[in-house]
Amino acid sequence: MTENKQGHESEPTAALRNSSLRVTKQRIAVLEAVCDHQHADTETVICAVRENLPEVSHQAVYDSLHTLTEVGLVRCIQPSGSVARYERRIGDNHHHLVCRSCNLIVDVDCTVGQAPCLTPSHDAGFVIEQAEVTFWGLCPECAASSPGRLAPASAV
Amino acid sequence: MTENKQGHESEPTAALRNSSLRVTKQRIAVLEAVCDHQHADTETVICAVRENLPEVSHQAVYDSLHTLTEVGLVRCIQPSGSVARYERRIGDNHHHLVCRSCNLIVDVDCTVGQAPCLTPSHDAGFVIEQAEVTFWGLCPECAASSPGRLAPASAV
DNA sequence: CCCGTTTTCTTGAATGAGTCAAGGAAGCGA
DNA sequence: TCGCTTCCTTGACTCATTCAAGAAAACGGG
Repeated sequence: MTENKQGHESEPTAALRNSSLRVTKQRIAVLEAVCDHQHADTETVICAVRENLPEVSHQAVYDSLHTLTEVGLVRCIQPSGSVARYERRIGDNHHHLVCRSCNLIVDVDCTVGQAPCLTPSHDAGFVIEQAEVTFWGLCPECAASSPGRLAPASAV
Repeated sequence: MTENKQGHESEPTAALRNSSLRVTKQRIAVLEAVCDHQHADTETVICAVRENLPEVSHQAVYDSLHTLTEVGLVRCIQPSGSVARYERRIGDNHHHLVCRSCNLIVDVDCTVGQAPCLTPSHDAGFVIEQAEVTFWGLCPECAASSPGRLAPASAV
């Protein structure tokens, strides 16, 4: 098992407790899976969790991911055309590079200063809470294998 | 009918022709529906199209939207947790305000200068093609009806 | 340390946006 | 008008995600 039983609690356990969530092996495994697989979709998380806990139901993973997202222990991102993906890096307002060809997702730090695009030219009266920036393009490998063109097939 | 038969072609017809697409009444109706319903989802587009063309199949609308998106006559956006939505305003790199409570979407112009967030601090070797910025928050009405709090229920 | 309450997990079925595929209809250049 | 090509209709299907009911586990109080 990946659990830490040496006196002090493992990081996931502490994180769950700090968020007033019950500590279950399923949730610990989900947290660890998200840590180990940056930007993993639910399918990937389920498989990763089952390496340690073969019996988990997909529903438990869905539930855990929702709960963890709600309390802010993981973050859910869903670039257009993609299923839900989860990441553990939270608290900072970082953004994402998404490859149009292979769907690779990479983190990037905030662009300009600290909260770059957090001030739209006019906010239409909205109370703005968060700015989410997604950069679309081609990752190094895909760019290399399709020289000259940006989008190899179609993509928008 | 909304079609223009007075000598020169209607705008949608011309747009289709300019994009080397066959001019069909279904595509014209889809283009007009997207114009008339900013940020409409596919369901809404289908209903709008059927007001003029009661017999259109949902598939024709899906196909048209895909084709129109491919040639750049409409743009498809998919904020997290939302189904695909389409808009006619294209060519400028404008962004969106999305209300977490009622899902209202409003356009905003580019924030800083012309291409605000188009330069991530490090691009991880990506060839960047487009930056997509989504501002999450509460629209004026929802903000008014839930004073003090930003997100009424849960949200991320 | 055990019990009871509450939350969470398992199981299995259902939902719904979007896609696939085959044949008929319409657009459009000759 | 003809014929080729593209597009539309019909209907079945996929698959991520959700719903629901009952069993199991967590954990605070006794």
